[in-house]
Amino acid sequence: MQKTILIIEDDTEINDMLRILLQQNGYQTVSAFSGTEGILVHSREISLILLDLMLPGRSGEDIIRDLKAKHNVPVIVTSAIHDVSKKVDLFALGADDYVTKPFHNEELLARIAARLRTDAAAQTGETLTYKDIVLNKSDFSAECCGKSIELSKHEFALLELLMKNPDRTCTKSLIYDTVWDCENSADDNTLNVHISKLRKKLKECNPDEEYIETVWGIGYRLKK
Amino acid sequence: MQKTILIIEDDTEINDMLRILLQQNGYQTVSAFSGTEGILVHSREISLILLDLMLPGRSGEDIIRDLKAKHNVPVIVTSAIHDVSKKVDLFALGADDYVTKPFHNEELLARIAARLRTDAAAQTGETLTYKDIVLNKSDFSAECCGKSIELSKHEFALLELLMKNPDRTCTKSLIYDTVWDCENSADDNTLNVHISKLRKKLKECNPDEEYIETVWGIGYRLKK
DNA sequence: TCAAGTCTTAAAAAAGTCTTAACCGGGATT
DNA sequence: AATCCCGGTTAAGACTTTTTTAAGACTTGA
Repeated sequence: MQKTILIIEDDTEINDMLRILLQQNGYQTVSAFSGTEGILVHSREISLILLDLMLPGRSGEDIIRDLKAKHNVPVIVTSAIHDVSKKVDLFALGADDYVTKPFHNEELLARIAARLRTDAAAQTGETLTYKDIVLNKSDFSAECCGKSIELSKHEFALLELLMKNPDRTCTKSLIYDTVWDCENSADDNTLNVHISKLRKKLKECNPDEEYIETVWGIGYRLKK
Repeated sequence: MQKTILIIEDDTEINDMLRILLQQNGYQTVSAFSGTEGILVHSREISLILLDLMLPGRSGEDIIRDLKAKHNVPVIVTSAIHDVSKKVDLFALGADDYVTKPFHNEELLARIAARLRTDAAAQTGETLTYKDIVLNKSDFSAECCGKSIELSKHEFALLELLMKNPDRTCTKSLIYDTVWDCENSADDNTLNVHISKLRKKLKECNPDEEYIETVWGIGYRLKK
């Protein structure tokens, strides 16, 4: 689900910059340019507020107090003020983070993500995707073409290994090592069988696509 | 209730300084001086972790990954490194805040308080709901379809854990860790039995609904 | 083209995991 | 002391996964 961030910032340029930055990174945004506007916005649909301190109309402190009194939306304050006692005051009022200007975009994004990280799977890269397959490591589920597919533990580990290494061939010994946690006797057919089952399940889901490629005498890899 | 903060910091002087600072400000503390020690501490009673990056033994990154994989305890990283990409990496791994050394004590305290506040807010959400089940953490009562159900301590903790993580599979080891506070012996059937009892009670209340799903070889999760 | 080696797949066999009921013991309650 | 409740253990049976087997197909290289 897309998260919406409310930007409260009177400087048009910075507001624009932030809006574009956030939108490029998959957030929806709502812009406000003064404190009074800001407080009007119904924070029910807002996941996070980015609040500039230097506002005409109302002080940032006032706004924080109000926001926090009514709703529990996370607030990240941005400000050019380095003064420690100012920061401390704002934290005491309920600010959740404080980023001093000028800031690096990446750091701001990271701090935003850290605050929003409730739905861990979506944000922290706990999902792997390849073509139309989505692996979700947090709940051991897998999807293909939107349909969910049931994978056993080994099948999941096998597909995960392949998807973690989309550009290389996974040798049989690497696979045994990773999935089975041991070297394997030479004439073991186990891996072949598991690959076969995995292919079958994927094919049931999407008959038109070939996902796993055999590398003769070596191992397997994902098809480009 | 007094909160306990785990300080992971190899420099004895800084560790001492932090310990005294935190104790003076009403926190209990536990000190660890290396990564390996740090990870041993049972984070059940720990409200927050202050993690220094430069540790002998294990890298801070490793520790964060481990901690966040198992428990959802907030982690504030302290480090002399100003590098933005480093910060970004750590946030991505699950760090909740990042304070560069040297820092002002007041700011550190403010950030700790901010973290604990949001955590407390999330916890004192008091009730958890899932489908027609309502768990009331303040008095350990549970309801299903309006009817109240009697749960034992472990059953409650079990259901609470599942309901806190509605989108992920709780692995058996996570469950033993959280509900029983220990790693389990390999061939222990205890969890299975408790799940069975819990299902039975829920079924008595609402025969038409399946709540808990088995993830073969992994653990359990709530049905979507 | 042929032979040797490798891979695929279905199906049978084996191993492992889960569910449930029943039982047992200890601590709390009566 | 008798009873109840909780937590844990055991055990049987059901169910799922994994491995083995085996037959046939494919690839490779001489």
